[in-house]
Amino acid sequence: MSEQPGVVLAWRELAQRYHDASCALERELQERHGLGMSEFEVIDRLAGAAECQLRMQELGEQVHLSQSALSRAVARLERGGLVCRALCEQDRRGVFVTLTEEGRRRQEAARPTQRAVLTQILASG
Amino acid sequence: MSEQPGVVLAWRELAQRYHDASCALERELQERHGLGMSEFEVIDRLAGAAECQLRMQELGEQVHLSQSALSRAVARLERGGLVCRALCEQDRRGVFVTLTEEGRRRQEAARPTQRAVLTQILASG
DNA sequence: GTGCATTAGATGCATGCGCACATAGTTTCC
DNA sequence: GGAAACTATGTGCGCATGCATCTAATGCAC
Repeated sequence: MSEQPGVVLAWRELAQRYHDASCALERELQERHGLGMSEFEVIDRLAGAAECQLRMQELGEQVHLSQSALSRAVARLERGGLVCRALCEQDRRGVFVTLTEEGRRRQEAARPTQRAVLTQILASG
Repeated sequence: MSEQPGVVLAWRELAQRYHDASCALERELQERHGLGMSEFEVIDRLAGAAECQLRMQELGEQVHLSQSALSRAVARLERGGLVCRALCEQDRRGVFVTLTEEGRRRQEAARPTQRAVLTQILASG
């Protein structure tokens, strides 16, 4: 039963805060807007991009998802009509993901929820 | 394309740090010791407990896992011979989880890896 | 004691994830 | 210009997770 060094305590606190916040976010976004955390993060990043459009790869750099998880998250959003995919004509391997009108609405509707949850959880640390 | 308020930026940084650390931990613990992060966390908490023994419920309060995920993590560890389960005689609904000798060895072997990874990742933030 | 609410833990199920691999398009080098 | 290496993305698969639910044991009321 030795003393835990500072780095382990810091890690435990980091993990605690992350879990508190991500669980609260997941729950609230799901209940009030029918969005998972990953899905919201994708449309939130798109909403912050020029013309609400990004390449898959650029999205992948911003979002904490593996390439395959991102591919499926975008597929779910596309099925739901929140984004659409378009081939990139310059590099035909590439895919542009664009927020639809509906996607933009949903993102704007969900954003206050995200901020409220984060403010409440992260402030109480 | 509005400015992100501080709380969102704080959240993104928190998530980034958590992901960096948890991915590195997961990878190193798996490669060098055949342990998942959840599994290591369970045996690490047990190693820090009196007589290396805790009730499932106490374990659940310390570990960031749902009750069902914990139940399965302990089941995996039991199959691997790192912990054993024992009925609690006072309250026969309860289950004591105890670290075995082998479990203790594995935890002690993996602890330096955990600390090294955390030191490296958390320091570089 | 008998019945009912509560608690501890396990399990069926659906889902999202990462890994490895497949596919298609592009660049490089000769 | 053709083969080989590289890049961007999608997909099969196995696994861990959370939710809801199940079972067993305890406690409480009467």
